[in-house]
Amino acid sequence: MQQQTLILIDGSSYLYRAFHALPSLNNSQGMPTGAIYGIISMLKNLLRDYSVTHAAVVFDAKGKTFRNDLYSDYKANRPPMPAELVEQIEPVHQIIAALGFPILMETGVEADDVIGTLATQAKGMKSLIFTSDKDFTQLVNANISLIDTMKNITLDENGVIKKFGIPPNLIIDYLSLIGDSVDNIPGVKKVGPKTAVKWLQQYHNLDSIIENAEQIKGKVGENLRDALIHLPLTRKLLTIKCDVKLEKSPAQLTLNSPNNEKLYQFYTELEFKQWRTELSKAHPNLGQKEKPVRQYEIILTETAFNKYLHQLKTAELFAFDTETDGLNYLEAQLVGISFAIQAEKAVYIPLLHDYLGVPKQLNLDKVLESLKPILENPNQLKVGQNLKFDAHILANYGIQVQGMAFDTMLESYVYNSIATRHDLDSLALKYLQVKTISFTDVAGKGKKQLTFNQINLEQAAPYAAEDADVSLQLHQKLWPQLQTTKCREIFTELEMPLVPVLMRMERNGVKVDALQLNQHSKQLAQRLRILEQEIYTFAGCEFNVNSPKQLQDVLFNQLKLPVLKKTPKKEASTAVDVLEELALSYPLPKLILEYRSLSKLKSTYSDALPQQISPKTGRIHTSYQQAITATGRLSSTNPNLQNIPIRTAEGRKIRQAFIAPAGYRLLAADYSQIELRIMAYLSQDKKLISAFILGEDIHKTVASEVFATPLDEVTSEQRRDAKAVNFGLMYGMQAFGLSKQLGIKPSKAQDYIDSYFSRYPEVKNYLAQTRELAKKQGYVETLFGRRLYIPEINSRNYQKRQHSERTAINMPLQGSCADMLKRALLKIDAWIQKKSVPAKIILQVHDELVLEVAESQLDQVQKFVSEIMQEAALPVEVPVNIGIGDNWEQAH
DNA sequence: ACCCTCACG
DNA sequence: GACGTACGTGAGGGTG
Repeated sequence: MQQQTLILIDGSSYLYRAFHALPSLNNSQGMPTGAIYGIISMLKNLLRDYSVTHAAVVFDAKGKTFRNDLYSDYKANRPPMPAELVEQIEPVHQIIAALGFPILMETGVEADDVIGTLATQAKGMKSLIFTSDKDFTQLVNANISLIDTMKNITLDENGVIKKFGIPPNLIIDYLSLIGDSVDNIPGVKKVGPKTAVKWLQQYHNLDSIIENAEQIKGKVGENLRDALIHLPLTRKLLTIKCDVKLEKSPAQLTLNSPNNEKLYQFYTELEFKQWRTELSKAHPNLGQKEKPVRQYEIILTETAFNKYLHQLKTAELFAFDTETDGLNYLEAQLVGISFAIQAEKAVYIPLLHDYLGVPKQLNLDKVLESLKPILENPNQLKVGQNLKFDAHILANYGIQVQGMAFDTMLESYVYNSIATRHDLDSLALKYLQVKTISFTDVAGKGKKQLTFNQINLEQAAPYAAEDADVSLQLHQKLWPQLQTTKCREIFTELEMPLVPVLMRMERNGVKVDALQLNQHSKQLAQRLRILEQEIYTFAGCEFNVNSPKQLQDVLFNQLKLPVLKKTPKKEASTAVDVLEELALSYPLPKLILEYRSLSKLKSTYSDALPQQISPKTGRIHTSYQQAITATGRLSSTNPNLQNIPIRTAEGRKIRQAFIAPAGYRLLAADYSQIELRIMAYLSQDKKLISAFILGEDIHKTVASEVFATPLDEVTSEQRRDAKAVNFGLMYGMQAFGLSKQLGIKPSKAQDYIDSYFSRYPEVKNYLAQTRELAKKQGYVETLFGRRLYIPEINSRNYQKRQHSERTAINMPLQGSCADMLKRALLKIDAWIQKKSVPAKIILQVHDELVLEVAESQLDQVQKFVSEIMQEAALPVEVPVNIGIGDNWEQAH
């Protein structure tokens, strides 16, 4: 019979090494997972490489050990375990147990002693000790070897002699002479490995060295004699105790079979995706948790429909999803609709599939007529994925959906805005471990993509029914996760009520003067042609000015201009700041800049916007994305109406094309210096707050402070610089960035920043505290409790950590502002609806709202909007600027 | 599909 | 000593 092997793993030493040696990992919830990954990875390899029968993973238990009793300063200079590592200990234990390893922790002794005891007790077995701690070398004998997996070294008796120059039985003596500074154990001063071995070879052991201490010459001899008092204690401390009373004998330390269910759960939670995939390949049933068979039904007959209608009427909560022939919410036609009242059960009601050979479907108008009272019943709660879209579609058919209570996209977004994208397929995979049928699976992709009406019912129904079903299941999974007060408030009081408001804004759209834009486009085209010729002249060749690559060749290869900045791909950059600097010494860059900016205006705005005018309404209808940004802001797409030009005269011509219809005017209301005011509030900086209360020009005031200049002597350059400091701070900018921005030396930029912080010390404190808080809890919050997880805040990668710190500083400012705007939107919309005010909210641009207001009601609306916006910003006090005009530019 | 650039707050 | 250096977005054009 082959001799059995006992495998003993020094868990604590591996945990520390994994923690320090590996790059920091976090899951999307911000939980550190690097050490867990490291140690589990080692154990998995061990299982793969050895046929393990008997094993134990040994950890140090909490609290003091007998060594502390022997020597009170034992390990006295060890720093406490980092919090990031502490967090990982409990999961490590559980996963190791799930892998099947017995875990041992003995109070009063160290892991070393437990391992030593087991290894010596294991008579008739070979022992392999997995460790990286050289102290274990003392245990090595014919039956005990050490393995350091990280360095891939095995140490047996001969190995010890080879490595240390002495046999294992002298290792304790050897270590005693050297001492251990990490554990605060004194040896003999100035004695290292070389001297220790020399003495041991000469005198054979420590006792004999002690006996002959008088003979040893020189300073080390003196040191040895000084050490004589403590050497016995040192030896005792370094000796691994091999007679610990343990509950289990080596023979009882059999490996258990792995608990794959638990492992699967852990891998999912910790986001060790590869291991999870591995596991589910080997055990296909894992994570599926004996799912009930899905029951999806296609409803084609009136009998079936009536039967389902009856169920739907009495449902307090159900999920639904519309299928359409397109994504344009104003143009798209309803093709079918699906419902789910309980998980795993859903129906699809096809209505307008029109491929050849489609079965007879129910009449769309009749079906909608029956569904209307249900969909419009505010007491029947609706669940859905991106309900705004479905509500738009149904609104096209005269149904005003009420009771939209749970949008799963928003549940996921509020729960964790950055853990995943918030589309249904991603959510199902992340939160339900379900791979859904994707739209491209049934419709194909690219040019040959079908619209939903062309898709076979056999394929369409499972897809559509699944969407309703999965959305319902997601709600059941996510809603319980949202029950912390603040999260639930953000969700139920802010995000969900906002859905119909945004929907109305989108449907309102904005009137745009296409003719004006077309004319502008023609003017731009003409100027671009002229500029192009000038550029060719200076360049000495013709090329596509819009191609950064070609431009780069012209500027830096042909004309040999200096390369001032590289792109992330290490190419020579031709970005604005570079060209601006080059323009100081060369004529061409200035022309390029002008060309670029005009070309941008033409292609992105003058040409593109008129094409986006809806033939149905004659207006432009953007889409507000509610679950995109990390911070809580909205974003705007198709087209983006949040980046309409304003900074240049030529750009403002685009804004002038955003107009009010006859009898109406545009009212633009924006918060004044909102983010700085939020920072003043959050930091409670007295000077900053008082400057705002006194209504001072904040940049000028800061300039006066930073440059120690009387307020009325502040120059416009000083004000500009102070403005850059103000904004830079909110983004966590450093001296380097500020110096670039202002074209000054970094040392000077540092002076500005230092001066700012000395004048506004509470701001400095606040910024530092925010960083600390983020590091401690792994997330930051807005004033209203919206949360952003920052998983890389404790990364050992400097850049990632720095970036995370900047995010941590910026999010509470940007996000609080976003919350305020959302609060204002809700209140203004509620008022307009309730009082049937002849006004429409048409745009939201981060700190600004634009309304279209009947001329007769301007005064009233202006007053109300201003009041509401101020109220919505509380506890931060912030003035609201309001402008009125025939076009958006004028309203500013 | 990705990069670069640039429009906005 | 090297590396990077200001947050959050969306869109258009070029390139492979």
